Amino acid sequence: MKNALLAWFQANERDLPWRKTRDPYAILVSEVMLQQTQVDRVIPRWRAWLERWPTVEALAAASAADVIVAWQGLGYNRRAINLHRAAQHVATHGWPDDLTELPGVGAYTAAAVGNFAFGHDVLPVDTNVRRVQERTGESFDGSCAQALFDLGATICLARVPRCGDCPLAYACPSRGRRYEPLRKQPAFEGSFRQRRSLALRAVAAGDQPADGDALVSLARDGLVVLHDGVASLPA
DNA sequence: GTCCGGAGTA
DNA sequence: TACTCTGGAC
Repeated sequence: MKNALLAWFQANERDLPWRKTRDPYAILVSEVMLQQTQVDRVIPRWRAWLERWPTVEALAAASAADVIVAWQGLGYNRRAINLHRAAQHVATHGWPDDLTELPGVGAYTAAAVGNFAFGHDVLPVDTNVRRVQERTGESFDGSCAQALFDLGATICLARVPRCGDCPLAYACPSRGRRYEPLRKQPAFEGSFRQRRSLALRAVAAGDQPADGDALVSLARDGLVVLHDGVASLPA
């Protein structure tokens, strides 16, 4: 199966700019951005981010406020803070052997940076890779990572896989199956998440939001600081 | 297990 | 309008 996968990948690889670098910082930024957002939206944001902060030292020297503002619209604002803190850790101590020591870096992201930047033969298992492995019953090694990403993103889709176009269908026991959605999420409209988002945007714009609960929650995550009830972005 | 954003899509 | 989509922290 591995050979069929890699042959397909050679002919169908997506053109993603972070695949052209081995800089662990640039790759980490791409992985953190991609943890929540579609590839097409991330590409311009990733380019702009690296233009503004080309190195891990540059990001470490930025203010948290600038990082939060630059992250606007990418979602999950805690990740921006974690990325900033991770950069400060690396700028001070260098890259740790165990990348999960960095805030916001778990098993998946550590494996991705370890493989793509440091050349370790580890397979970063994200939801796409897990799905392909479960459906095919095959265990792939680290050299298949990018191929599995692309297969999972374009062919082996979560609910209605395109088995007719799949290079692994000939040997796949799940060929032709369809699946129920795995998670359900409450509506964003009217949610506390939305209130947090609105409050943070207001603070970033220099306003004082009236939503105290949202501000307290943001302060717990280090996204705002409260002094005598006055909210501002962290320095 | 729950929480976390918000744009794209049907 | 309602629903889809992530990995990590807790």
